[in-house]
Amino acid sequence: MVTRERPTLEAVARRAGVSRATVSRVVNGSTTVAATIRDAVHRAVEELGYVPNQAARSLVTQRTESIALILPETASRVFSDDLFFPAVIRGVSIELEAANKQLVLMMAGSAASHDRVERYAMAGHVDGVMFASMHGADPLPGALARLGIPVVCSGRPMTPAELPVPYVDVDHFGGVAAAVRHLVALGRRRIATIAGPQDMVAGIDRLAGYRTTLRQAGLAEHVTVGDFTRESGIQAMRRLLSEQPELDAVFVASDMMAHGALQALKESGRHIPGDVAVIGFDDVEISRLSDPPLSTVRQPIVDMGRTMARQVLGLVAEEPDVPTSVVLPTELVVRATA
Amino acid sequence: MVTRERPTLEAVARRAGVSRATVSRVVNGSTTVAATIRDAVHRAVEELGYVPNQAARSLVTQRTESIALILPETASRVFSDDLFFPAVIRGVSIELEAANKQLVLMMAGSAASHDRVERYAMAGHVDGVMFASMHGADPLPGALARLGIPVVCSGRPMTPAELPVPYVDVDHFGGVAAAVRHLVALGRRRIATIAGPQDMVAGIDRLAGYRTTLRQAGLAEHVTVGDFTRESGIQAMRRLLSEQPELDAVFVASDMMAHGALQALKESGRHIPGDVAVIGFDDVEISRLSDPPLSTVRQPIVDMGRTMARQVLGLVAEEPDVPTSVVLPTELVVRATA
DNA sequence: ATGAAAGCGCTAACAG
DNA sequence: CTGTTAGCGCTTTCAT
Repeated sequence: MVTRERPTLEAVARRAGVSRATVSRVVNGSTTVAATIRDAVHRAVEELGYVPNQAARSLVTQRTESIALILPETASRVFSDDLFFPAVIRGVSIELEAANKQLVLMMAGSAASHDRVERYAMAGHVDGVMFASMHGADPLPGALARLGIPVVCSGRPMTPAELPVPYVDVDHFGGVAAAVRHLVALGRRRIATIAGPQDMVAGIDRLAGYRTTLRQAGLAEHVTVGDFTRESGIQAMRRLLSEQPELDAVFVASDMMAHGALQALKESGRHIPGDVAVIGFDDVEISRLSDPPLSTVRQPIVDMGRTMARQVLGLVAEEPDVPTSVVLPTELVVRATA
Repeated sequence: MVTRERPTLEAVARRAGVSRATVSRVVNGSTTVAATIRDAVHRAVEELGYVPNQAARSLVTQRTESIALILPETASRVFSDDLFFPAVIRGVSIELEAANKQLVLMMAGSAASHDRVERYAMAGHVDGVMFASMHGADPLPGALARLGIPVVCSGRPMTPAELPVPYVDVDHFGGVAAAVRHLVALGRRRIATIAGPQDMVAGIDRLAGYRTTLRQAGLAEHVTVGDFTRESGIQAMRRLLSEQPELDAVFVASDMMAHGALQALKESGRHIPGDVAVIGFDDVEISRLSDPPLSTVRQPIVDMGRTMARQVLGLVAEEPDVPTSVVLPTELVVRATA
């Protein structure tokens, strides 16, 4: 592969018979250039097939025109049949596209990749960074923010708020409360839950919502924990079933897990929702395709992505009044399982 | 957001009491540096929180250590419930991760984003480029190759082979032939097809496979065309049903379309596979989850991604014997629909 | 083994 | 309106 010499500004300038500065002005669309010269430059650019070298440009402008979305997960997890990530990415893409910024997607599921991503962001490869699906108290967002890089998280960060990072999240608590109250109103009394991973805010907040609401209703809680995957939902449901065979409802902290739970319930011969009512959380496609269609708590995932993107873009552009954090509403969607 | 000054090599050098050159050597792991000096430099780096500026580095090394995957589709399409793209991305990620390169994912579904992506790649933002899901005779791969940028396509490019771009593809023809022969062996005689988009090699080749095999069997063909989405599968199946109500089998060029076709068939009261046998293509998750589980032609999508990634990495590293193009096998998977 | 110096290709004052 | 000039932060000969 012969790395053919790329023409430089210098070459274009010579060809057009002007200075480098003038070529730079034309290329960057300055209006203060005479039409004839501008045309000459354009012609030279065309003839030479000139494309500006981004490294050189970034070196002086301190801008890269691209924004990173960091997902601290393995690629296999991000691109499984769980449509949570895709929805976030879609939302982000829509906004970045409109702003004409390049999205740089980075998976950081391993320690090695986490380091690489860190260096990448710190090296000034991108103008801003978004995080989604954070686990535990990841120090990276704070570290980047301290470096002066605009950072926004999807999901309230669990870091001690020494340096608060703006975030966008949804009303986990409210959504879960609505779901559990719905089950109670249905007359269910032995309501278990399959909680999400307790190193993630979404997992923690949804479990808190379940506990609080159940306590208010004067009912006993029954908790088991999964990791948001379908497989963990199957396992968790089996566990629940063996520990408390007479349960009559289960709130599952994600639709993927709920899908697994449905399967485990059917295997055990339970009728849904006759014997056991089920409500999930997310409202991703699978919940409509499942059999029967899953009742769930809808969260506006695409909007989370969009909002997050708008926030970083605002920070990058140093707009004065970018909202630091926003919490989007959730909504109970009743289908066939509860 | 105060863009705190980032320490430079210069700063580190001053602090460690050495020259910039020495710091550079240490940072880049040169072995020809005295241990005491090396330690002093490392300490200074640590204390200042120094991170090399990638733009400056790229400017001189002409390397960015990142590789792009370009998908000429909208983000909504890439991140729908069609798991084709995710599988490719997964494969690519695995290899890039192992090679410690950064993956830059770029969607180019609109003319504007296509342009942006082109400039991005041409500007030397990445060391190599992969394409997946190409439509028509996109000039971009050839253009980049001509610039000396290593390029690999997933799917045989439709460009006139003036400058042949290496590619990885699967044996569409063989897979379809197996599927159609299977239908014939089952005794089906009125075998229709829902073909893929005819601006894509996968669409064209699969249709060719259907036509040839049917002709060999002495049967009449019946073709309608979709665009690989579920919705188009529904529409196409309805069309087929109204044009030839007595059809007894249909080969569908993608599982997503087959899933839609299944739905349309059920709506029309057809029994599957009793009245109509169905075979799809891809073997993505949905084909196992559909009701009944779909017979399909399996293509090794993740392997395509991996292979493609290995090819670019080889080209970037200027390894002498990188295979220019490879065709992976496909395999008929018989489940419940045929 | 280390330092000095010369750029990589571009933008942005500043003059003119 | 255009050209001159001075770097941006780094790597890399070439001396020492």
